[in-house]
Amino acid sequence: MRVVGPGFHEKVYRAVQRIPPGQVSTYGDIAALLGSSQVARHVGWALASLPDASSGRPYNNVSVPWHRVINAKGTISAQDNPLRGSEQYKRLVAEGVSITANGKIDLQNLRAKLI
DNA sequence: GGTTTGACCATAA
DNA sequence: CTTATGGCCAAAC
Repeated sequence: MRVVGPGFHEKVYRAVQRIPPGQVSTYGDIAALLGSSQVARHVGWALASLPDASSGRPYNNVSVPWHRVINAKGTISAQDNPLRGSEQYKRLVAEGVSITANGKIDLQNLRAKLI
């Protein structure tokens, strides 16, 4: 059965909304929640196409904590959008997520378990 | 309808 | 370390 399909974005958003404040998750984890770890790309694309990730234009009138989603290495992605990267960094720090000088996040401790 | 655009992960060389 | 590749494309234009 296919995991990706119409409305895939909505599923991604709901999954992301399950991440508790002060914790983070990875694209791969979200993808696994949706059924397959190989749709990590789609997760990234879904978040990339959020109406307005850094301002006040959430999905379906509900804010999506996209900043709690990082890549598998524990670093902030948004390589093509440094502005979003800094925004993500600020938000994570504001939630109490510790980020090393390298810009790395301790996935061992902060990785949310969304099972 | 086709074309473009994307914030990934694991693996291999 | 870098780069290339494959993996379920879906949404927006």
